[in-house]
Amino acid sequence: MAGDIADPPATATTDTPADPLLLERFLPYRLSVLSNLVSGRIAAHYSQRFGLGIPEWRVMAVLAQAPGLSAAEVAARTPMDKVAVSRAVAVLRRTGRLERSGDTQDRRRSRLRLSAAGAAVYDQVVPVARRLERELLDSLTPSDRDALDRILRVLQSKVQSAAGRTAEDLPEESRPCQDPSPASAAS
Amino acid sequence: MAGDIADPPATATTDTPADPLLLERFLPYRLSVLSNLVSGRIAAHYSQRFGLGIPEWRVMAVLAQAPGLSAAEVAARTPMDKVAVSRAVAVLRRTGRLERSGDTQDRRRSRLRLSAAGAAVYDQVVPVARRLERELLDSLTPSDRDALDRILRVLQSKVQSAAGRTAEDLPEESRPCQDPSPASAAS
DNA sequence: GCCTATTAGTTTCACTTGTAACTATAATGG
DNA sequence: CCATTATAGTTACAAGTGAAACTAATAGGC
Repeated sequence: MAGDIADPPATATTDTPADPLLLERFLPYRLSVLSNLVSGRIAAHYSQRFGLGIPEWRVMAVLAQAPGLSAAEVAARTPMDKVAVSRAVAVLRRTGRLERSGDTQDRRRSRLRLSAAGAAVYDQVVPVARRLERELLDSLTPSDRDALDRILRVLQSKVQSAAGRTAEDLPEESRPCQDPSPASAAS
Repeated sequence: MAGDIADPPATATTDTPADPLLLERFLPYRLSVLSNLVSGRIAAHYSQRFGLGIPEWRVMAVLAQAPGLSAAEVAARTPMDKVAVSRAVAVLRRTGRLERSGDTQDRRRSRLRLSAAGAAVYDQVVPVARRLERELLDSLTPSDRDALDRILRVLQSKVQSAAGRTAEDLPEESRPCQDPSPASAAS
C-alpha cells in the first residue's frame, strides 16, 4: 500500500502520473478482455472437437449461408483478408470439408462451397455455438439484451466511421469501407 | 427458455445446412469484430507515435497505477501470462521506459516501475486513449452507457465462472475464478 | 546441512498471422 | 492486337505468441 500518497493537482510527467488510467475501467480494454474470453471459450469447443481454428470456422459459417462465393467474396464478409481466407480454404480443402470449382467466366476465381462432410461438421458446431451464446444472453435482463444489440451496432458504426479520422496527425487513407448503412459490410 | 428443443431433424447433413447461423448476428463474433476495430484504432495511435504494442501499453498502464510490482504481479492484473509480460518488460527496458531493481528480500523477483521517460510517454498516451473512449461513449445514450457497464461486468463474470464448465468433454480445468488463460483468439 | 519441491523469470521451439512479393488471368487503352 | 494496369489467389518471409523447457533462487523436509 505504498501508493497512498495524496494526489497532487494535475501537473504531470512525474514518475507516477497524476491521473492514471484505470485499465479495468477502460472500455477498449474491457471489450478486448471479454471478447478474448468468449472467443477462447468457443474455440475450446470447436478447435478441440473438430480441429477448426477461428478462420476456418468463419469461412465455414459464411459459406453455409452463401454457398458458391469466391474467396474474395468470403473475405469481404468477414474481418479477414484474402490471405487468411486462402489459408483457411486450404486447410478446409485438405480436410475434405470444402470443395472448390473453377468459375467458367473468370478462370482466376473459384467458387467455394461446403462439402457434405463440411456441412455435417457445421451442423454439429452450430448448436454448440448457439448454446454458448444463449448462456451469455440468459445472464442479461431482456432490456439489457436489447441494449446490447443496440450498443454493439452503434459502437461498431461509430468506430468504423471514425476510422481514418480523429487522428489529426494520421496522414492518409484507411478508408472505413464506405456505406455507413447499419449492420453492413466489412468486419 | 432452457431445454427448448429448437433443432429440426438432426439428420440435416445437406450441403446447405437447414439452420445457418448468421455470423453478423452472433454475439461472440460481434464482440470480436468490435473489439478488434477499437483496439486497432487505439493501437494506430500509440504504436505509430510511440512504438508501443498492446502488451507494452498494458504493462505501462499497470505500472502507472501501481509502481514497484513484480512481473508476476503485473501478469496477475492483466490477461497476459508471465511470458508476455517478460517480453513487454524487455522491450520497455530496451527503450528506456521502464526501470527494474532487484528485490532485496527475494533475489528472483524484481520491482518494476516506469522511468521518467516512460511516465512522460504514458502521460501523452493517456489523453489520446481517453479521448477515443469518450468518442465511443458519447455515441451512446446515458442509459445505454450505464447498461454497457453493467453488461460487460455481467458477461465477463458469466464467461469466467463458466470457464472450466459447460464443456462436458473439456478436460482442461482452467481456474474458474479469475486470471483465465489469455486466449489471443479473435473470432 | 543436504535433497527435493516451488516459484520468478527467461529462453526456445513450433505455430500463427501480417505484409509484401509473386503468378496467372482479365480488363483497358492506344 | 499489344502493352499496361488491375484483380484473384498463392507463396515467402518476418514478426508475434503460447506451451514447454530451462535457469536461478527460495522454501521445506528430514
